[in-house]
Amino acid sequence: MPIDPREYQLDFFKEYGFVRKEGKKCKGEYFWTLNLDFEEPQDTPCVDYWFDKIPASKVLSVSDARKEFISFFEENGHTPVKPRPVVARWREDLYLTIASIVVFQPHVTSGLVPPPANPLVISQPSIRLEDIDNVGITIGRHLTTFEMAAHHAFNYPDKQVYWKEETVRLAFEFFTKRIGIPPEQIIFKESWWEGGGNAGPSFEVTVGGLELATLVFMKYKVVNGKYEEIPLKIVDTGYGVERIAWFTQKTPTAFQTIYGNLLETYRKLLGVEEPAQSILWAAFRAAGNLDPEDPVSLEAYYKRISNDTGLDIDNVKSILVKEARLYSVIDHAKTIALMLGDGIVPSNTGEGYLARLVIRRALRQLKLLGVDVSLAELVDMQVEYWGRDFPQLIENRDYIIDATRWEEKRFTETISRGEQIVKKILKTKKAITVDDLIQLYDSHGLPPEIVAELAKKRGLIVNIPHNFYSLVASRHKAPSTLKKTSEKTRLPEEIVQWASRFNPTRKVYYEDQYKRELTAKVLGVSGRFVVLDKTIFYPTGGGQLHDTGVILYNGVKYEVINVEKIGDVIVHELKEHAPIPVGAEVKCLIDWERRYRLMRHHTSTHIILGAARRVLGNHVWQAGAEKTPEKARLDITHHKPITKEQLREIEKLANMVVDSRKPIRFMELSRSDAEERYGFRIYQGGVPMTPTIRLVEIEDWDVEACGGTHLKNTGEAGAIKVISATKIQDGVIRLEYVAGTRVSEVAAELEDVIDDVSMMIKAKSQNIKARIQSILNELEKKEEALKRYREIWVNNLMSELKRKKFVIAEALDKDRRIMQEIMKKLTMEVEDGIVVFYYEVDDVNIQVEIAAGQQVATNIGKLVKEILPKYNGRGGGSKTYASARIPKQHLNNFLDEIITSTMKR
RNA sequence: GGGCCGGUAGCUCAGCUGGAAGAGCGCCGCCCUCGCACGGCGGAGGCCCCGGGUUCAAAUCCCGGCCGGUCCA
Repeated sequence: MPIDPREYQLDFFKEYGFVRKEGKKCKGEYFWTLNLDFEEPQDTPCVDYWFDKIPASKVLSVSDARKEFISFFEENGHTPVKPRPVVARWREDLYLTIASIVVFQPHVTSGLVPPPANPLVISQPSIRLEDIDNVGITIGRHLTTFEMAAHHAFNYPDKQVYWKEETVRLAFEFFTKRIGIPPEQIIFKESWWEGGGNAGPSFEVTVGGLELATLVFMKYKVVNGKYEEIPLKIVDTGYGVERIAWFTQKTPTAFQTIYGNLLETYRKLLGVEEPAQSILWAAFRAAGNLDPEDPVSLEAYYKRISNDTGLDIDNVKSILVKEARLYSVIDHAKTIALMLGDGIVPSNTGEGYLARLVIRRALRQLKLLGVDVSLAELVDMQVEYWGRDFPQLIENRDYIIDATRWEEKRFTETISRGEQIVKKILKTKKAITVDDLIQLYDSHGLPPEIVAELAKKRGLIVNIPHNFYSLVASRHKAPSTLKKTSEKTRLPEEIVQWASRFNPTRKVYYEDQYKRELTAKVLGVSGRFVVLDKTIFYPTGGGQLHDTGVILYNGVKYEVINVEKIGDVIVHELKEHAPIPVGAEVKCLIDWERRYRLMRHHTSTHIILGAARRVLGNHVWQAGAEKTPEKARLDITHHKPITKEQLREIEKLANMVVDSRKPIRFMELSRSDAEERYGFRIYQGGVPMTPTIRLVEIEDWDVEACGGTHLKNTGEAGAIKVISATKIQDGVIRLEYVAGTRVSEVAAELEDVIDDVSMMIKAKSQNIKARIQSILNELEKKEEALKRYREIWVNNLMSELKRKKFVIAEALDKDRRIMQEIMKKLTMEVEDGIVVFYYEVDDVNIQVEIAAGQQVATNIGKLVKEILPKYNGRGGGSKTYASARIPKQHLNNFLDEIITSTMKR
């Protein structure tokens, strides 16, 4: 889009005397400044970092910087809003919270839901993993986790809050008055922002080479590459809290600012010696120009530091590589703490995989530093360090440590498995190729640097191509667009079209969840599909199956076999075409037994989830659920296998909740109220895109946004029995359970199995264990006996073989394996003997197995191959062993020929 | 969800261009020793993940499934 320069001309700039300039080196970059001497927009790589020379009025920690920001905007009419988790559970198209605006997408930004306050201020911990490989080497330009502080204003057509003028003024005042940056050092660089389908002009606020904030004015929607103005215009700002702190502290790297003493603790533990300040400052100066993915740029970076410090380049490299490893470990450790603290379970899919990725990168760095330090311990220090800022870390400390330790264990196993494979490769080959490296990483999770280490121990140098990870990527297909599971209707397209024309159906199944009969008016009929003005039939949704029943018209029963929801319209699918006129009154009856079982199973699911969370931890989330009349299942996130004891404990707690007869309440709350009161925990089954949310609360136990039908009281569940727990995927465990009368049925089924077994083994059910043991003992005895008989048979064959040098016998056993073993035994002893076993395979053919001792001169396989055509058979073999299949009538002649031609010698 | 790798003795694995199931560790017995460790000799232990197919013949090749690992989004 050609940007209209007028977008950036503000009264504010005129008022203060800002002038617009174009970069001299950085052509096409326009910026606003009070300083006529500036030739560039004061942004890397247009200029080096030099913000260490620019004063600030105070020295701030990360925590202080956040507080300054929030209090400044609060004083300027903004309402502080609590940050959200770093895992974006309310988004279907994102795993992690990558910016503050993510918090309000898509429900607020689409205009569906009002913001929690307007204008508002927030400091949102965010995680971005795109540049994970650059963390450390750029001394703080790249971080996997950072806090994005922001003030947002949402401008509706009928309610304008503020737009560009006020935004830029607020930013300017914050930086000058609150942080004390001299006004003439502040640059507003013109820019354009696009993301998540939206776009708009923006200003980057840069000072001394450092970008401190971006002020975005979201006013377009991108549709098929075209920009359409949107009615809701949003001020979307982003201030780097860590960068503001870094700016005020003037440390050579951001890591000293962010982590303070913790960095020194890590340094000692990881055995990374502190480099001379001069090296770090030289790096500071050069870092803005560095593109770590470009080997030329990287080389130039080290060269420049080498020139500036007078140290030789190899020395510089080895110091800074170690230093970068230290920084990336400390950065990753914080990210791990935050991810796990917000309940991500490491796994091989989704956000779980991202957590594992960060953990593995950290472990890899530790391994390359050659230190034996527990990552869990390092992560625990982050919990301690950041616990005041992020209380969820303290609250979930046990899980954070345990999950990290578990991943550590798995990585160690992966490495030692990999070690075996490397050994194996080196046994047959003298070198490890790039293909090997890719294979080792892609299939076995073995990072190339670690392979190089292992090879080095065996005196082998392995070259890792600098584009290694893009080579790996090229082995994978283009990424498909991320989409978390969404509910789909299974009705034909024309019915969906038809149904969406009706007014919303009144949902009587919510008004009275126990109502079994209803008289309703027919609004429309299309083939077997019926829409009513109101209904008691629950449509499939929220993991709960639809109701069945009948619709009565004129004394005729029409069976309802399926119920679906199209928007707010409920469609009833009948078994057969029904000649019901529009406007007719019909009577609805639901299959109550089915419905009641579904309700019991649904409520039990909420009870079980609450129990699992109490037994296992807060990281337990619903990863899927299904309720049928027969049973319910709930997939929960958990990092390791559930023990039998834990399972029993979950069941016990669940039944305690049943016995304590807890009331179940329903509430229709606004989204903001619901989130404020109960947190994001309510979104277990997904996030409804509605301004208000229906909550189901089991008193003091569980609250969830849920559209299902539930019991009035947990006591009605009767009893809950967990019937299985299986790992369905890394990090996800499937629990299956039954409630109420189904418990008795399941018990009866188990009883039937036991009864059947008792019958079969002729024992009373209480004796089956002892009886099975005795059967097993008996079987063992029989096997021994059989073995002895077989020995006798073999001995007879042996003496015959010794006498005649050949033996022909019908195989006692059709088990090829056993026959071959016997033949082997015989011919090992009588080395010049021939053994032939045969057995029938069908009405026509006979299978012949022939074994010859070592001393038999004839190549048995060849012989068989040669003479077989004569007998119309097929077969072959090796020098001492052959098999063949021939028609029965030829058996004798065939055997005669074998014996005579081998005995000739 | 997709790609790749794997599943063989109690454990770690070899065998995988189809022709008579192996090694090391562990286990049992014997010898050596006052005893233990070491060493020596002997032995037990296998639904080669499951199901189909091809073949005279499958651990091995083909198809399908289950389980585990791993990378990617």
